[in-house]
Amino acid sequence: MKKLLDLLTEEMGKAFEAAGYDKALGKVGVSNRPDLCEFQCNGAMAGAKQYHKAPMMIAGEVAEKLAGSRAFAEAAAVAPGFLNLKVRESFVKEYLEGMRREPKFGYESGKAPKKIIIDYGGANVAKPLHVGHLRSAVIGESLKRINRYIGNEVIGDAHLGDWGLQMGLVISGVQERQPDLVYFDETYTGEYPKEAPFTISDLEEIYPAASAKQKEDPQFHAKAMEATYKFQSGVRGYRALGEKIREVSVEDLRKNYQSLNVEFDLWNGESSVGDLIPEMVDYMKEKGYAYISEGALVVDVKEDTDTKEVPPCMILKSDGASLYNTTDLATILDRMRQYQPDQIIYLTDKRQDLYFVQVFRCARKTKLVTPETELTWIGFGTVNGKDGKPFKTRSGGVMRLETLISDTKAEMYRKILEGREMSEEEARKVADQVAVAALIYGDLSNQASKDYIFDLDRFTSFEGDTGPYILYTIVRIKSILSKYAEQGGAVEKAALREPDSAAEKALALQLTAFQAVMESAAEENAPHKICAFVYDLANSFNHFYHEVKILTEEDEKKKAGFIALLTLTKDVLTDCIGVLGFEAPDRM
RNA sequence: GUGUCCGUAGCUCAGUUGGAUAGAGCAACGGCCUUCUAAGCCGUGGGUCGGGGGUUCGAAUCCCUUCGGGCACACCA
Repeated sequence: MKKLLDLLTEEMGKAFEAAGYDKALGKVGVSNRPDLCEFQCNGAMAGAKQYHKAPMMIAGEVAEKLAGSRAFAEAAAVAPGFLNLKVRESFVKEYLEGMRREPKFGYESGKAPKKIIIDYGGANVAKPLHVGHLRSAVIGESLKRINRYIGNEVIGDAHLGDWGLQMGLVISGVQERQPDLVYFDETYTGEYPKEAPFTISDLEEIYPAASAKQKEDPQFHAKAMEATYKFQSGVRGYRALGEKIREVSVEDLRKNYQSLNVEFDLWNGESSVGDLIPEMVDYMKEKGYAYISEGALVVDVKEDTDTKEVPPCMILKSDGASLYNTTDLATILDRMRQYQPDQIIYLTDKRQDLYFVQVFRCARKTKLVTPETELTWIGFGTVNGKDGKPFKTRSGGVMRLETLISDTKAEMYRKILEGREMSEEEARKVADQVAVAALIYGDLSNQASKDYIFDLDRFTSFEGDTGPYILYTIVRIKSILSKYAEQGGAVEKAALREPDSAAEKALALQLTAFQAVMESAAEENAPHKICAFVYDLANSFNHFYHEVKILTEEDEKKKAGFIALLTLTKDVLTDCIGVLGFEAPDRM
């Protein structure tokens, strides 16, 4: 189904043509003066120069041609040359009927489906998730869902940090506590035990302790470096222990991500491509891409058009060890071999800008990807506290994601018990659901690339542009629909009608923007556009709700028309919050 | 220093890729519940779009310049 704006633009283009002008001038947009009109076209002003004619004249001539149009009820030429437009109610009704009939409300991409890998975890093994991980998880999950919604094939990869020094640190930490473990006996050739010799809470103690110790104790640091090296180079016991660290961590991470409705298809990590590194390095050397500079193996990635110095991309450190770049490049190689994606999207902190320029250039130069493969990096801003500085706990430590989530749930639970009659059990369940919506919406309603201020009170508020407000609106609609059904009405059979009040038409017109919003959100990787749309739609509905009494309407046909409009509104809202990554309860 | 992103109401943020009188929310103030969830709705006040210059019919948006801030700049990730 075509977008409403495209249909209107077509119609307008014909009018321009009929009046003797270029039809490309007939671009119709949503009005920025809703007090004057619903849509507008500024083509007459753009065409004034081309035709050496006053814009008002052109606009006037075009407006005449629109008399009796199927789409436009009104087309007024207004100084200095605007065309102010109103659409016919019948046209709106017809369009909404199409939306109701078609899957995905008639969304059409018009493009061949792509295969996309989204790399959006970035969690480190043996380290708890912190606030920073909220953004990549939530934005990445939404981009995954948006792309799936519009018909792309998407693979989400957690891409764990499980290859670097932290592995050596944890292994050494474990060895200090339990030196006699079979993993450290390098003469051992048998099977390793199934059970991990530690729990997640052990790991959460071991890592910070080891990390602190290496800073003070050079001997321990050396030991950790050696353990890292042994692990990376494939010493059996170290690898097996590394695998246990990974297993225990993944189980815990999965639980945490799940509480935010985030699900990965792949739990690969840096270590997944560890064995690919030697092959890739040899290839880069053989082909002459990589050379030794200051002891390290690097690939030049400078380009003539650079406005600044772009340092070479480092493949191996001067001690021969691999680093972040190495595993990322090997991961690209691995992904191309296994999945042949059309696009790989990375979500990281925006500080990694330059780094990804280097890696992408290196991947292209060394032909790890085909020239057509899109490599997209999305850098997101920091989560700050009310003071504008990176969000910390009260004592100044790193805020754990788990804490953040449970605090939000607790706050929501308190508010629900305060405002509603509800059993404790139901309140708990609803609170969890609303809290997650509050967090996700609070994050996604900001542009991804900007920093934002985390304000628990604001996010969990039921007023204003918040997740809870959106859910409340959906719950309201659900409640009316179920009452209608209780009264014997057939929600499914209700037929749409031509809107006959301002509030009803405004709601209907708001709904017609769905396709365009979904498309631009997908093209620009911008979930915040969906948030803005959902908020506008919720506002339009709430306004309508107060203007029009729905269930007490005596004209059954009219009532059914309201019900049909409400159903469509609810369905569109539900799909929208679905791609944002949360759901609405039935009651709250 | 070089590069890069940002600067919009007291606060938090939008601004449809150059359009009309720059919009929301919060906070403040004032109204609206015997009827569908008032966790809602309606209204009032609040702005040199950091400053200056330019491009043109028209600029928060594009260009130059300046001030202020964040961030990055090869052996961390």
